[in-house]
Amino acid sequence: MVESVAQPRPESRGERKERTRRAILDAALHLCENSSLVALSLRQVAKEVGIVPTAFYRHFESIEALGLALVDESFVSLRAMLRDIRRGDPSYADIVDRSVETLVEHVHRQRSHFLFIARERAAGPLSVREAIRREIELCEHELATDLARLTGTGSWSAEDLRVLSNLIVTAMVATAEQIMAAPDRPGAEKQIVENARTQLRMVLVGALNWHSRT
Amino acid sequence: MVESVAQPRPESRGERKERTRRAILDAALHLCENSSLVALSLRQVAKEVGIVPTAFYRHFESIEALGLALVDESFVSLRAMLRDIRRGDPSYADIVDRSVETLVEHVHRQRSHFLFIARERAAGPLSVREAIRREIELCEHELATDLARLTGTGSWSAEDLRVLSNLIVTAMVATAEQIMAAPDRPGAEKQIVENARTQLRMVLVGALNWHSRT
DNA sequence: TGTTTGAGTGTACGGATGTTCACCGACGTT
DNA sequence: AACGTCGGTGAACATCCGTACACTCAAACA
Repeated sequence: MVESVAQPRPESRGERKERTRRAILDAALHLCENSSLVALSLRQVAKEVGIVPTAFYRHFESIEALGLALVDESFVSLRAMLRDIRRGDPSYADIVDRSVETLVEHVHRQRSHFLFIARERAAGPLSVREAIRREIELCEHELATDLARLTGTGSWSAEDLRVLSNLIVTAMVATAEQIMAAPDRPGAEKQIVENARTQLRMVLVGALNWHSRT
Repeated sequence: MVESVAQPRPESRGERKERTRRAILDAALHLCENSSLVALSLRQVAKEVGIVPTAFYRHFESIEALGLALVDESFVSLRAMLRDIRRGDPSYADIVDRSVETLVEHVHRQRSHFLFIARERAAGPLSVREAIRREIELCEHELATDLARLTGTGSWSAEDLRVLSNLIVTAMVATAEQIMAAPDRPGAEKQIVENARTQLRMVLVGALNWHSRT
């Protein structure tokens, strides 16, 4: 009967290491929520994880390197969101509603990641800020490509598409920030979401009546 | 002949205190530029100013209180900018160009203040973040009032005016952030400014073709 | 005139921080 | 069975941190 109990299969060396690494990432994400990477100490992270401070170096050479790893990880979440938004018929008129809805859902599901990006984008170490900016620019570029497909090869210059993408991404980032900062009062978020929809529609109305200067 | 030399009029007690206070604010602003309030120590500030750490308490009860003072001060700069933008005939067609131009000028002239707001807006202590958000909302409200005057009592609901203001302010904040993060390569800023103009025009085209749902 | 006030000083403390070093001991390999 | 690898340990360090306390001494005031 003894062998019928759940056998926790002894972890391999690599598995153990990966588990600790994850714990460090999670701890950092959690400890950052009310401050910033630049105010996060190696010892706090170690204590939260339950390891001795020096063990931290077995996984990252500095807090800044940890930050870069968190950027990579966070943008995996963000790209998953973009894939979700892109999925489905992109030419439908309810594209605005669906996009905003998807944004809200992902912000809630990956709150820590979005919080991290929103904070460190402005306040992180230089290398982290640069990494985030680069990733966001990538998102804008992808959005521009999508928009090009949507509008066909109409009266839009590539340049204007990029500018429009930048505007939309900026507005969506701001919406995400508002949602995360919103008090728990249920009405507040409803309002933010409704505003985001209206803004996207306004921008779309502008886009439809826009003519790029040739 | 002695009395002909510049007589530095012995500072009064209050003047001396104010001078030290200013020095503290400036030092904090300067030390924050590459990190954040939450990573700023009382001792760093004191050392930079040239006073002993405990003397700090004669002026502020904590770094957080210092931060709130900096928010007030920074928004004096920002409101000065808004006044500049509003000045002059508001109905002219070059309102976009003039607004962006004024923004750029003020961002350069009060770089530290704008940097401070952009950073602490996302990463500062809770009370600082709240103070900044409140001030920005005030700006949005003022803009909405201006827009109402511009459009007359046309097809715009008060609600939509607020949403439009929010979008415009968000885009301008993002532009300010881009300018401050821009490399010194001269072309980069030109590009950002041009993009900002285009975005404002796009939004305006959207606004002109917008009809609020009654 | 003498007295009070208050910005700035100097010392001292308990605790947190990053980093070093030598060490352990279980896993994986030979 | 013997050995090397490597994630984690524990003590030690120099330095920074916020804050308490007793102090000076010139301006402000009576």
